Amino acid sequence: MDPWIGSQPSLSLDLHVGLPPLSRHQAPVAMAKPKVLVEENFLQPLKKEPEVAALETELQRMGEENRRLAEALTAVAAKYEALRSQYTGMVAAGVTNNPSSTSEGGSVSPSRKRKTSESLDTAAAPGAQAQHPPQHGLQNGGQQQPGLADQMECTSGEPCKRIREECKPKVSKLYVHADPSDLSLVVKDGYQWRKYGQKVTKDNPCPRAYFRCSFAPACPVKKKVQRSADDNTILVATYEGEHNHGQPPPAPSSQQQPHDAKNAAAKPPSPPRPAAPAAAPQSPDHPQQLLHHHQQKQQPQQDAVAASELIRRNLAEQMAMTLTRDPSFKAALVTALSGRILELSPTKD
DNA sequence: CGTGTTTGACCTGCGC
DNA sequence: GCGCAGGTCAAACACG
Ligand SMILES: [Zn+2]
Repeated sequence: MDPWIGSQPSLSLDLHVGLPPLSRHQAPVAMAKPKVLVEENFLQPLKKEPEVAALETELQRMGEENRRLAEALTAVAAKYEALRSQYTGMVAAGVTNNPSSTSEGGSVSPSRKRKTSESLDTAAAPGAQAQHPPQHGLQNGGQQQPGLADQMECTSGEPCKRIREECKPKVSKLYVHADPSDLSLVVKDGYQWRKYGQKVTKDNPCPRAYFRCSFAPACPVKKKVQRSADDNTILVATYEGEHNHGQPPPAPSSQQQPHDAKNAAAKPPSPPRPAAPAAAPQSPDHPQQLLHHHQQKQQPQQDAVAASELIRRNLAEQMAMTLTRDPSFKAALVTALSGRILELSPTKD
């Protein structure tokens, strides 16, 4: 997971400084050049004059300095890694502590629907915290800085009533080709979804269906499905959040939705509500309609890759900054550079 | 009887 | 403050 942690920083260092490396990858390359150069100088000039000796000493010193820096950097990297894993662990622990996220917790007031204050309290606090951390830990790592920061602030002191925006970790869109004849708004993606609402939006005559992942009780993932206003044959599924469980039924046969038969059978023949699309007459185990797959955030894998790249950059920058600030590093750098310059510039006979 | 869908009401954010 | 629009809830209903 964090192999890059060691290589990345050194990489940027190499690029900018031409310093000796600590990482196993770049090390050979970066080190090889200067070293070869130096050694040539040593081997070829047969006469070891005092100047040469001085240079040699200097070089040795530089080497040591470099080594020291390398060790320091390694230490920093290790530290970072430790902290990171620590953070991940904490996050995970927090999740497991209140697995009963969502608004199910507590007394369901018999009085009609939600009472703002109550549901707000119960739902906002545990729900919000339980949702995101896991994702950051597992895939994100730190992609969503703002969310992370806000969370920290919230947990530390702020009431943090509504972290709406921050609460939307991942939003991805899925375009599914569907026959316009079937009015279903069901997108087969391997998960179990429970419909909890439907709404007619303004800019689209077709209603929008709201689904919630029902595979895992605490899964925060929601999905909106709406037929494209432009192309009736296209369903636009918008996913929010990430599943806190694996892909449920990889089983090719009788995929999921044990109750699916009812939908498929009941709707098409004589729908009581011609205007209301509702459930899916689609074949349950044949997502053959899945055609396009545009996503803003992409699938977990690509997502993770993108995230890790981002992290790499950040880390590299941090490392570089840290080193840049270090006076001893600067001194070493100057020494190294001047040494190189001296080495190269002298008129070779 | 348990589970999932339907659907009107309610909540909330946003623009005016 | 008001109205609108999107999002959510939960009672009622349907189905196996
Ligand atoms: Zn899920």
